[in-house]
Amino acid sequence: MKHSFLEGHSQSQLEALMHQGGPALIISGAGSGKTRILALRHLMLVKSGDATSDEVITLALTRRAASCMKSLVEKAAGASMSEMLRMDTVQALCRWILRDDCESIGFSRDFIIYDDDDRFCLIRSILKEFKIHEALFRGIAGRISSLKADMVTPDHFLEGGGSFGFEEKLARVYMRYQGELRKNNAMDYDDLVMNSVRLLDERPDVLDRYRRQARHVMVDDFQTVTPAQYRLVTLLSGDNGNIMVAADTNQWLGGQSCSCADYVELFRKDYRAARVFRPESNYRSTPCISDVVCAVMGNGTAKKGVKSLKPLKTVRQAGTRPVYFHAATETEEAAHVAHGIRELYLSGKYGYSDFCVLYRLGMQLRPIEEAFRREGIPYYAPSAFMFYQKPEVKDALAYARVVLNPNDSVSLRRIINSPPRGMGETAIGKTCEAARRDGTSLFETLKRTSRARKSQIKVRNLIELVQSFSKPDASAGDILRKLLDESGYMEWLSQDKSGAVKTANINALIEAAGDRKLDEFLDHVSVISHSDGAGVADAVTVMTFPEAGGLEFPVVYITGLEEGLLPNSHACKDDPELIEREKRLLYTGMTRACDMLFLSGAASRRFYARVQSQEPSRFLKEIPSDLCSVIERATRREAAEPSVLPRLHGAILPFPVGARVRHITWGTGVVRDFVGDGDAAKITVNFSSVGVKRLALKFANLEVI
DNA sequence: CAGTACGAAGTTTTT
DNA sequence: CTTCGTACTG
Repeated sequence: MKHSFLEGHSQSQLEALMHQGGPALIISGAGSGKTRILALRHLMLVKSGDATSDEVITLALTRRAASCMKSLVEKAAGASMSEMLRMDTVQALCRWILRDDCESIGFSRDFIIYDDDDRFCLIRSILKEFKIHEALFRGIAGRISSLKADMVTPDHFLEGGGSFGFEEKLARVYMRYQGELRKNNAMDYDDLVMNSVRLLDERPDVLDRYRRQARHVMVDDFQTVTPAQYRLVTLLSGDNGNIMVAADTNQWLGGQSCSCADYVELFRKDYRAARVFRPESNYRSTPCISDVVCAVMGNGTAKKGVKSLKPLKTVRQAGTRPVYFHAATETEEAAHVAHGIRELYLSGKYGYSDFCVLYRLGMQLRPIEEAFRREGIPYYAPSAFMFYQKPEVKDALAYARVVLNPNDSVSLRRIINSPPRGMGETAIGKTCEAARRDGTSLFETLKRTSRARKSQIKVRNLIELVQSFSKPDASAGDILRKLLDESGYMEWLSQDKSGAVKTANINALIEAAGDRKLDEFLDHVSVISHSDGAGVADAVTVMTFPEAGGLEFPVVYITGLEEGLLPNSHACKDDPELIEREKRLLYTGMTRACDMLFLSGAASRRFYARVQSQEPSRFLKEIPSDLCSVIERATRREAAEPSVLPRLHGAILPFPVGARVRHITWGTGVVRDFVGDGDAAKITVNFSSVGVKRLALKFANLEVI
C-alpha cells in the first residue's frame, strides 16, 4: 500500500516505519526523526486497516511531546485523523484505566489528582504532626516519589529494612501520606502509574481487557521511563509483544527520582527477539552544529555499560559555525543575545518564534528578560511563574474544589484560614486529629464543632456557604464569583499590598471559567495548569534545558556556560554521574538547533547579593578551536548601542509595527520593525510580493493604508 | 491567633 | 536581593 506521507524518507526510516509487529527498538541520537517514525507508523497501522484506531496506543512522557506527535499526524493526514489516534502521556492513559476500574483498589471513580502544591501541603502537615523539621518536606516528597516510581509501597519499605533512624521516620510519613490520600480519595501523579500497575496485577480480567485492546504499544523517549512505567508498558503489551520503543541514550537525563536502572538494556534482555533499528542520519542540524555536539559528547566517560552512540551522518549543507561569546557580565551576555536575535530577525530570514534561548538556573532569566524588553523583543518564558501557580489563583481553585468535593481536606485546609477565620495551624491540627479519630473528613468535623462554639462563627459561615452550592448547576464563573465574594476572600485580597494585581488575576480566572460546568473547568485547569505554551504569538522562547527536550528551533542560544552554572555547582562535587547529567543537559540543548547555534558565558555574574567571578565551563574545553568561533568580549560601541536605540513607543512612530503600508514597486506589506531616528530611521516591511525588506525610511516613500 | 523580627538558604523537571 | 520558616511578642 502506498501512502503519500511516506515519501521522502530514507530506507532505514521506512524499514522501522513498516515494521509489522513484534518487539522493536529504535535507537539513535537527536534529530534522526524517531518521534516521526513512531507517529507515522501509528498512522500507517490504522490507515492500512491492520488495526483499528482503538488498538494502537502511542505514549509520550510529556504532554508537549504527545502533542508534537499529534501535530506530525495532523500534517500528514489531517486534523480529524490526528484526533482519532490514541497518542497520550502515560499518566493520561493511567487516568483512563483507573477511572473505570479504581473501585477494586479502593478508590471511587471521582478521585482527584493532587498536584505538587497539594502534595507538599499534605506532607508538611504530616511532618508538623510528627514533629519532624518541616523544612525537609522537599526531600521527603522526593523520596516518596522515587519509592513510588520503584513500586515500593509503605509496607514494602518497612519490610525492606526502612526501620532505622531517619528511614524509619520516612516510612511512617510515607505510610501516613498514603493513608491520607486514600481517605481523601486522591492520588498523586506517581500513584496514577503505581496504582494502574497494581490494578492490572491484581485483576487479570481487567488486564486481559486492556491487552486485547492495546494490540500495538509504542513509547517515545523510552530512555527516561521509570520502573513503574516500564512495568505498565510491558504489562499492556503482553505476550503478543507488539511493542516498539524509541530511545536516545545520550539524552538520558537521569531520573530525578527513580533508581537509575537502564531500561533500554533491560528492554533488550526482556525482548531478546526485538528488532533494533538504528536510523543513521541527522535531518535536523547542520554539520557545523553536529560537529560541536560530537566534540562535547565525544570525549569523556559515558555512563558505565552504555555505549556512546555513533555520531549520525548529517544530510544538510555545512551551515555556519557556532559562536561562543565570552561576556564580561551577565547583563552584557543578555544584551548580546538580545542584540543578535534582533539583527537576525531584521535580516528577515527568521521570525521571533524561530529563536530559543536556554538557561540553567531561574536566576539567569531576569537579565535576559530585561535585555529583551529593552530591545523590544517579544518573548515567551514558560517557567516564569505561571498563572495557575499564583497563590491567589490556587486559593480560588481550592474554594471551587471544596464546593465540588467537601471531603477534599487539602483544599479545605488551604482556604480555611484565608481570609482569617480564627483557625490557626494548631486549631486545624487538632480538628484534623479529631476527624481522624472519628473516621470522618475534616469538613464533617468542622460542621459539628463550629456549631458548638461561638468563636467559630466564621468557619460555620464558610461551611454553610459551601453547602449552599451543593447542587451546582450555575456556570463555573458565576459560582466562583459568588463564592469568593460571599466568603470575604475578595475583600481580604484587596487589603493585600499587591491586592490590585491579585484581584485582577482572580477576575481573569473567573473569565476563563466562563460558562463551563464547574467540574469540567477544574478538570481543564488540572490539565492546562502546568505550562504549555500553545497559542503564543510570534515570540522568542526562553526556557531551561530540560524543558527544551523534544523541541527544535532554527536558532538556539545557550547561555551561562560557566563552571558552577553549567555544570551546576550542585554537580561540581565531582560526582561523575552528576557531571554526566549536566553534560547531557547541554547535549539536549545544543541538539535542538537546526541552523545556528550560539554559546555564551560571562566572566562575572551576580549571585543574589554578591558578584562572583566565573570560570568558563569545562565543556567548552572539549570543543576544538576550529569548530567554533570565539568572541572574547563586546566592544564598548556594541555594549552602548542598545541605549542609542529609540524605543518603540507606537504612538510616536509614523509607521507603527503591524501597520499596513504601500510601496511604489513592491505593493502592500506589513511593518515588521522600526529602528533609528530622523534620517537614520530604518524600517523593516514584509511585502506580500517580495517578502521581508529593510529600507531607509528617508527613501522608502511609503504610505500608510 | 496574628503580627513582627530575625536568620537561613537559594539547581533543573515531568505528570 | 529575595523568600520562607521559626520564634517570639501582643
